[in-house]
Amino acid sequence: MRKYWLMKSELDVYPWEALVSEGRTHWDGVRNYQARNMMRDKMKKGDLVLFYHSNCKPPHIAGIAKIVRESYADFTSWDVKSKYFDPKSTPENPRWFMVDIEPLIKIDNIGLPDLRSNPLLEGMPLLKKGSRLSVQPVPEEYFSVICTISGINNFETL
DNA sequence: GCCAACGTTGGC
DNA sequence: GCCAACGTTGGC
Repeated sequence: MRKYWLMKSELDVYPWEALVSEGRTHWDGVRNYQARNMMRDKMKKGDLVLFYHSNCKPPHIAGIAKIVRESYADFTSWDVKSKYFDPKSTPENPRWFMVDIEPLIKIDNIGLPDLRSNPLLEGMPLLKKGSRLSVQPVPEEYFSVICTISGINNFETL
């Protein structure tokens, strides 16, 4: 069964447009164990991802991406020059993992206020108080609602 | 294994 | 820039 996710990216660090122009990217830099575990253990090829822009006004969903490679070691974690360097992670014993994604479709930006004001999205993890995870699951019912808002009527075929 | 201090995220 | 809500660290 295909699953659905939401991944946050700061608008001025790595926007949707960068993903589109590169055609594919590896999702490096996740340094939270909960987020890591979901990427490492749960994300499967073909799963769909809501690409979310954080740290902007308003924060918003900008597109839908697809998982094209399952979990492998995040090599930035043992790169001393990387800002994601973690001395406890080595190639022999990696602590952090990443996946590859490809852009699928741009969706018309859906702002956080729009998400909050939609009663159909009540209970969505992103909207819960104190939700900070940069990688989080999106139950299918919510994914479906967001597709409908975006004019995508048959998201099953994406 | 507890918990205080500290650091980070991210909306506002 | 503020600060709530976390998560992590490290002394004990």
